[in-house]
Amino acid sequence: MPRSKVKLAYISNDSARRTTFRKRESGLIKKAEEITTLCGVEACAILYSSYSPEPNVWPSPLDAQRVISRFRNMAPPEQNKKMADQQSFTRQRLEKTTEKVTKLGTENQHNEMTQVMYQCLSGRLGFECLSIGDLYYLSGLVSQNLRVIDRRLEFFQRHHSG
Amino acid sequence: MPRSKVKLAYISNDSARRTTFRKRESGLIKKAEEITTLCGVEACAILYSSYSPEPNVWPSPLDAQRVISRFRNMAPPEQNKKMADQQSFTRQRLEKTTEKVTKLGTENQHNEMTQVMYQCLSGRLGFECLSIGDLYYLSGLVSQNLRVIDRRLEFFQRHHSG
DNA sequence: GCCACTATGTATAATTG
DNA sequence: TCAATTATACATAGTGG
Repeated sequence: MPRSKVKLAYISNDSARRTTFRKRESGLIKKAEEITTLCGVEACAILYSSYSPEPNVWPSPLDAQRVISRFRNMAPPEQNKKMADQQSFTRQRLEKTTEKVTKLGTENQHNEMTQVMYQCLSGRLGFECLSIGDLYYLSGLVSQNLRVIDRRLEFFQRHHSG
Repeated sequence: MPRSKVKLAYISNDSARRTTFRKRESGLIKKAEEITTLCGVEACAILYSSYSPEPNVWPSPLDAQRVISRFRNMAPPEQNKKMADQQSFTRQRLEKTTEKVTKLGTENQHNEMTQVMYQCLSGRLGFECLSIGDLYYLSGLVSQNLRVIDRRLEFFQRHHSG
C-alpha cells in the first residue's frame, strides 16, 4: 500500500503477483507469530500458492497437525489411546444402540435417511429438523461410513510407508 | 505498535490481552483475505482463544477442511522436505501444473466432493475410487457432521431422560 | 528473478467517552 | 466492558541495482 494504494483485486501480472505474495506471506506469518506470543493463543495458518507445490504451513507441519486435530476433534495417532473421556464413552454407548436400529431398518428407510443425511451434510437442511430416532440412525450411518473411510485411509498409509 | 512500541511478549494484564487479541485477530483475518484475493491463493487460518470455546476458523470450517485435507494429503516425509533443485526445469514444470490444479480446484472442488460423497454414502460408488486426499477430506466432512449429530443427541438425552 | 531502499498506506496501543 | 479517536509503529508497492 505504500507509494500507491492498490486495488483489492487479483493481480493479473504474473511477476507482480508473485512478488506481492512473497512479501505478504512473510507479513502474515509474522502477524500470526505476534498474536500467539502476545495473547498466548494457539493458531495455525496454511498458505497454498502456485509457486510451490508444498504449502507454507505455520508454525510447523507438526504443530499445525496438532491444532488441526483439535479443530477436527480427532486426536493424532499417538494421543488416540488417551481418549477415554466422556465423549468417547457416550459414543460407544451410542454405537451399540445404533447397531440395533441399523439392523432393523429396511432398505427404504436406509435410502430415505441417506437422502436426509445428504441434505444435512450439504447444508441444505439443519440437523434441528431431525427427531431423536432419526439422529440415532443418522449417527450410525455416518459413523459406519467413517469407519470404512478410516480403514481405507489406514490401508493407504500402510501401503505408503511399507 | 502505535503510541508506544510494545514488547513482543505475553501480555499479563487480562483485559489488555483480550483487547489486543480482538484487534489483532480481525487484522490477521483481513490480511489473509487480502492475500487470497490479490494473489489468488488458497489459505486458511485457525485461531484458538480462551475467549471463545470454538476456534475462529477462516474462511469457514468447511473451506478450512478442504485446505487442511490437501495439506494432510501429503505423506509426512514430503511435508518438511524442501525442493533441492530450486532452479531446475523440473520445478518450473511442477509450478505450472500446480497453478492449474489450484485454479481449477478452488471453485469446483467442494461441490464435486459433496457429489462424490453422496454417491459413495448412498452406495452407488465404491470408496475405492477416491484418492487419499479425497478420503481425508471426506473423513473430515463426515466426522464434523458426526460431532454435530452427537452434540444434538446429547442435548436430547439430557432433556428427555434427565 | 532477488535484494535493499524508502515513501506511503495500514494496523493498532493508548486514550477518551 | 465496548467504540471511536488518534498518534505512532509497522507493512509494503514501487523503484533501482
